[in-house]
Amino acid sequence: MTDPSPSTRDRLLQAGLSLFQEQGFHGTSVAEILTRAKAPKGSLYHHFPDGKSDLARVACRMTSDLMLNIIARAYDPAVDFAEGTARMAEKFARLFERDAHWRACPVQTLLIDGPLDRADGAAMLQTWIDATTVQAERLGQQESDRAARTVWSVLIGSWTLARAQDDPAPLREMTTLLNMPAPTPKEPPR
Amino acid sequence: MTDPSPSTRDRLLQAGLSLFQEQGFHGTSVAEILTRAKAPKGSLYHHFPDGKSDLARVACRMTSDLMLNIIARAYDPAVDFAEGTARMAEKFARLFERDAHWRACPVQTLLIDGPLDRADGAAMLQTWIDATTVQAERLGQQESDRAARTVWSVLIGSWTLARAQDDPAPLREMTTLLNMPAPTPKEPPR
DNA sequence: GCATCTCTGGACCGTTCGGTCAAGTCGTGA
DNA sequence: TCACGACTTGACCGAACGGTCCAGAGATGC
Repeated sequence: MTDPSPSTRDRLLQAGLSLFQEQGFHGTSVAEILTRAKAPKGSLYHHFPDGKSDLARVACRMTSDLMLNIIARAYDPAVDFAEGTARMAEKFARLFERDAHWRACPVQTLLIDGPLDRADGAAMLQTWIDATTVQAERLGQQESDRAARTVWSVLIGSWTLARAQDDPAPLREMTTLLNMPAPTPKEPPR
Repeated sequence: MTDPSPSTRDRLLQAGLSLFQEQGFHGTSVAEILTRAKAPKGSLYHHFPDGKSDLARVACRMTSDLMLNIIARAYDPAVDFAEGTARMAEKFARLFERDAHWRACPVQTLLIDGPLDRADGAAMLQTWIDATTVQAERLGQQESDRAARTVWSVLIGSWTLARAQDDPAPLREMTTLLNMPAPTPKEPPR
């Protein structure tokens, strides 16, 4: 559990995750995963008895946890919802820049081509929206639910554009795009 | 060309298009396409010599033409950019409701899992953004380019959310979301 | 030393895949 | 009536697929 070098299981997960995001679930073969992970076939079916879809399910859960983590780290130190959202957009932009593998938005991978059925993928996305709603409420955002859905709508769209253009700019533009109908407007009304 | 009943070629295109949008390119087998189109294998390879990817490329072009058509029909009669955008959102919401097949946003199908490489998919998307930019300019929208990109960003995100929730509401909410920094505000100044 | 258990390694399997092909049908013009 | 081109039909193919299986390596406890 506390391995110094990444275990075979971890390498498989990492390889699968990146390939699914690059090529989609059905577009990725087991052989490709094994090659990238430098692992033999038997190991995959030892750690993930149900094979490719099993591995993909675990990878989805990891992604979801990462998302929830990002949400928390973005909004926790913020003083209002707009600031937290800006932080989150920046985090995603960095993520996009850092990892060549981090290409497709996980939401899309899940929903279009994933091993989960549509309902499961949708439920996972809803988890993220809910976490964002809670933060919006905490920070005194009006219509917290709608605000959270808006953030994710724009985030997903911006990510797609970023991927298409191979440039994180759309993610950074999110902040100016969302001149939110916020209770704490940027230009003080008084 | 002016067939009364849909030709085999048309049936193949229609079947392929809907399946690709439902399941992605790699998630759809040739056999499925043939079953839905009620066509034998040879016909497919007669009309589309390069097979599945050939059919998918033609289907992509069809989709792109449809998009450009929708953009034109939405913005042409509009008096300002915001009105045209609202029209377009409504058109997409209707499209989403009408066809059970129209599930995945074509952009995503193209970019994630398509037969086109990323650059080609991106170029197609850029075509739509450009067409929207032209309309924005025509309608006196400030920062027409950024406005057009914003519209598509939000449109793609809303579509994804709509698909996840199996409900066109997010597409309809676009209008309120985009309280655009518009030169022609929504409440008529006169 | 030995039994045991976890994990690795890769040969092997049946199925399904995308694609080919030759035979056949049909409509049309000479 | 016949020849011809456009299109249909489904049997067939090799390759690649996801998955199974078991022999063995390596660590651990006794």
